Amino acid sequence: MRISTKGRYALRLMIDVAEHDGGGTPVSLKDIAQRQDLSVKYLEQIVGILSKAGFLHSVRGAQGGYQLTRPAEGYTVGDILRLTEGNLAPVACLEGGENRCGRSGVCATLDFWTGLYATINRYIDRFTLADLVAAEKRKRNRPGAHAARDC
Amino acid sequence: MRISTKGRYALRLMIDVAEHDGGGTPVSLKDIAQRQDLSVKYLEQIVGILSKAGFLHSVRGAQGGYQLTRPAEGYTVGDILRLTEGNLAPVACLEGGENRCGRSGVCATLDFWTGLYATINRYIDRFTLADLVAAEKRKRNRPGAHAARDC
DNA sequence: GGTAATTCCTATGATATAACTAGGAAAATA
DNA sequence: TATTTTCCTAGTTATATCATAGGAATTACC
Repeated sequence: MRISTKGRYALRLMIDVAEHDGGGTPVSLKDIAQRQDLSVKYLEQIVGILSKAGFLHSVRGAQGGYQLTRPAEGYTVGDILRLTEGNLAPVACLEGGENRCGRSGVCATLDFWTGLYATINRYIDRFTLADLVAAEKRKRNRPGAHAARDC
Repeated sequence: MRISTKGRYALRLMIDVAEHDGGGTPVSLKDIAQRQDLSVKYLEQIVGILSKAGFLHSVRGAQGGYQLTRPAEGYTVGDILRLTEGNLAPVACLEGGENRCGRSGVCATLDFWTGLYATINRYIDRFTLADLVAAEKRKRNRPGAHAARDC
């Protein structure tokens, strides 16, 4: 029951882009990697998912990088997590498709899992990228603050 | 972000014991495994966790098996899942102990994860084993019902 | 008392997933 | 043309999941 590094790093990456894309110049992975203490190579994979899905606009070549395609309020945390984590269903049979449980009509726990899934989605969609950026700024402005790396 | 078979099978196992422990005779793993279509050997490991934690009382020897130690209303689903899944914290830094993030005072996403964790725990503690047993019975009594195996 | 049934304990293996690393092509800038 | 950067995909390593396996200990029943 863990969010993987993909989802966690994606969130940090998006926050970083949102914070540093002020003047309209794209934010490079090199800079993000440095600030977040993550490898460029791993971030490349994650950012690929985000830009393919239209969450980020990429600028190739020297001085290139990434920019948000919408204002930070336009992304819920759920959007980002569902995209990068694949699916947040706590059990496979909720995913639909091939994993759908054929006998779901009689499964004693199905309703319970369905409710858990809905509860999680409802929670993560209550927060937007802008909320996280605001939290970042609020916390950073406290005396003695250092960047957090683990979450 | 998945509940493992340990947690899911533990729930099914507990439901099975709750349903078949009517006359005070213990329910054997062999019977449970047959009804749930799971291997005795794998269930042994799961039931070991449950009985070591005092969730089940075990009776050794021939005609032995397992019994609930409290009425089904006395177990929340959260109790069972937290025990068997280890920890439902969506990120490691929420666990406390060694995984605690030393710089949590400035982590932009920590509050978000904390809230998610709390939301999940609140949900899974709203249901008891008795609720699941009731759901099982309700669904089984519908015409054309078969036992569900995947959840 | 012997035998079968059952729990208990621990080791082993197989498979999948997570978490990266690596190499190089393509594009744009200066 | 050299440098910076994104883009693409393959490979590697570590860890966790999902079991299977073997055998010892315990008890009921005949």
